[in-house]
Amino acid sequence: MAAVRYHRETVVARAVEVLDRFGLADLSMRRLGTELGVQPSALYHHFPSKQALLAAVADEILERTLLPTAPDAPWDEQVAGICAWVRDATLAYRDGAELVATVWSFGLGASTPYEALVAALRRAPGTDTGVEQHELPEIGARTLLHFVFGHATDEQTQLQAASAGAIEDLPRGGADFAVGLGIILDGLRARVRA
Amino acid sequence: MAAVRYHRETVVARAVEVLDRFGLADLSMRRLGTELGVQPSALYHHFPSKQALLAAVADEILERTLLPTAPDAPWDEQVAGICAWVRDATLAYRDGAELVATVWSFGLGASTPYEALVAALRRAPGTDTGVEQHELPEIGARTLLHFVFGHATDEQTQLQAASAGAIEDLPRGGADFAVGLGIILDGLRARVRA
DNA sequence: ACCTGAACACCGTTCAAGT
DNA sequence: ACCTGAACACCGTTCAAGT
Repeated sequence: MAAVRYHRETVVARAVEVLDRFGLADLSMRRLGTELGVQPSALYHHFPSKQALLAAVADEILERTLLPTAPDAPWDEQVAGICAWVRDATLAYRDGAELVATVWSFGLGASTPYEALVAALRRAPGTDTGVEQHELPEIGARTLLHFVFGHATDEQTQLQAASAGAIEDLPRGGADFAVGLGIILDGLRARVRA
Repeated sequence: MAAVRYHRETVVARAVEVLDRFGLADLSMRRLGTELGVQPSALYHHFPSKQALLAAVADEILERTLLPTAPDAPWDEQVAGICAWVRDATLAYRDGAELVATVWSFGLGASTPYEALVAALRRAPGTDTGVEQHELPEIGARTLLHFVFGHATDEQTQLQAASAGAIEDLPRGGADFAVGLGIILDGLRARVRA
């Protein structure tokens, strides 16, 4: 057989395609190998494990949607902007939210959202002084990400159930998202004021 | 071979044992069958699918920890109590948080936490009147559950990494949990007052 | 550097047949 | 009602060997 040679970037791009067309459950090493016309074992030349491959796919998905920077905006607007970016980026690909959340939870890659949120929250008044508030940026960032990933995953699940014809009413996810995010932002503002 | 006969309850109880001792990844139909001295196909007499089995296990885990009832307490204390209950119940078994969160996300079983939170939030002033606040109990309940499940899953992951010797410092999860929950509760109180 | 081929140790699920 | 036995169509990963 003619040996087809790829490099890492090409494999990741193809994995994103497989994910978007067939979903996370079908993104297996064997399936991706078949899609590339290559033995599954060949993928282990590019990635040490499936987890590492998934981490690269998650990072690629996040990089493909630009994080709008607003360096002079108030901290809470920055936080809202980052959360909207994470939502948009993960909703742009099938099972994107679940994938990025999973990768973040096992601690490889997908750390840009967390770091961006911590940086924005550090700009809130009072978070650098005082003992009680000392870890507020980190705890706040995790609380926000749990919400964003959870909400986006739910939304994507419902969207797919709807497109499979199982459910009639389509989710109006944007409004829900704004309300939930607003609740957490109100709580953060109250903590910062204190 | 002598045919060993079980009924549903026994199978679920054994599944909880396997989960707690070997983790969610090792809770397979084949493994559970072996543990019961039975062919994997025998389990399909009791459950239509693995998802259904997992749903039963999730419900069992929630039932084994009692939800403390406080009918006369203020709504926000009730909410905090329910969240603490979900955290305690899911942390009591290995990978409990991830399992219950997963079952909840695919819409079978594990709905008691959601319903209890919605009921408590409906008791907050102003949530039954007005158009804007109309869905606040539902959105609030989902926001809280995304946080509780996300936080508990993280905590359980870190606990296992620590016990596997990978990480030195142990998480002081309780304090983090209280802060994150406090942020969301502050936000909910602010929305209710408005 | 990149890939093959074969193997190892697994999965969930179905279904005819047994008691 | 509960279970066996066999099969189907899959998994992730390793490793010697090829070019």
